[in-house]
Amino acid sequence: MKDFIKVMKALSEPNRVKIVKMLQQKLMCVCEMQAALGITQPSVSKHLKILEDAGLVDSKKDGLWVNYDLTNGAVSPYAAALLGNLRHWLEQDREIGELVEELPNIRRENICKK
Amino acid sequence: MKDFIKVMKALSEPNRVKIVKMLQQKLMCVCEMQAALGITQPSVSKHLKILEDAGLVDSKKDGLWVNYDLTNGAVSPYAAALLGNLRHWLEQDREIGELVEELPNIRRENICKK
DNA sequence: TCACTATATTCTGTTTGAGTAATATATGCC
DNA sequence: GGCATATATTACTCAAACAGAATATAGTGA
Repeated sequence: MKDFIKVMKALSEPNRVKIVKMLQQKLMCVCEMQAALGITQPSVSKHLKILEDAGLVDSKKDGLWVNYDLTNGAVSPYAAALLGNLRHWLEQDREIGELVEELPNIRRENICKK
Repeated sequence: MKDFIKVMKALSEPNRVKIVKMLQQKLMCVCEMQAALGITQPSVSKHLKILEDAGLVDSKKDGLWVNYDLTNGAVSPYAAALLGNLRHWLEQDREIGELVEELPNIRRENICKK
């Protein structure tokens, strides 16, 4: 029950859902997400922690960066199922559409390391 | 997006998940759920409203009683999918198991109309 | 119509959650 | 080592969510 609730709660927040939808397109670091979502860096980090804790997202350090990706769902069957559904869900959503369209223009080289 | 969030939020609360799992067993009125969950009647009513608003639950008046049931999922594809998953999810959950076991003993004739 | 009962709604206090700013941690480079 | 940068954590504020008590509504039966 607790694990189930964790996954549901994690996906009950628009910015977190957007993160999942973005990660379907490509690996991303925190600052890229921050730029895409237009919220502060600590806020992104907290959302990512919640998603990671629910078994929806994985992180791997790459030097100074931390790359986030969707999990394969091995940890939580609930996460696995929802990630599967979210592959096609919200594809028609206007807000998500605009976000994904902008993704190719958001590259860490242009954002960080100023 | 909004509809999706509504379904996720609705299923992010343990008592509401329990309501769904109970309704998989049988139609129930508010006072039966109140007895099963051990919370106040207004609380049950509010949870039911949230579930109904998300397209997870239907209600039909029967005189003084209001019978609640799971929807067929026609309203929301998200609700439909989650209700489908919840048919088998949490079947092994201890808390849910105990709740469901007690269901046959909870009949409105024994609870209401004192 | 009047009492009675099941459910819904309102009100209030408390908790949880999201946001930002400030600070801490960790990695890479000189 | 010392500095710069990407990310994490903490502290705090504000809004949303949940619980229960009290009240309102609607249906039933005398």
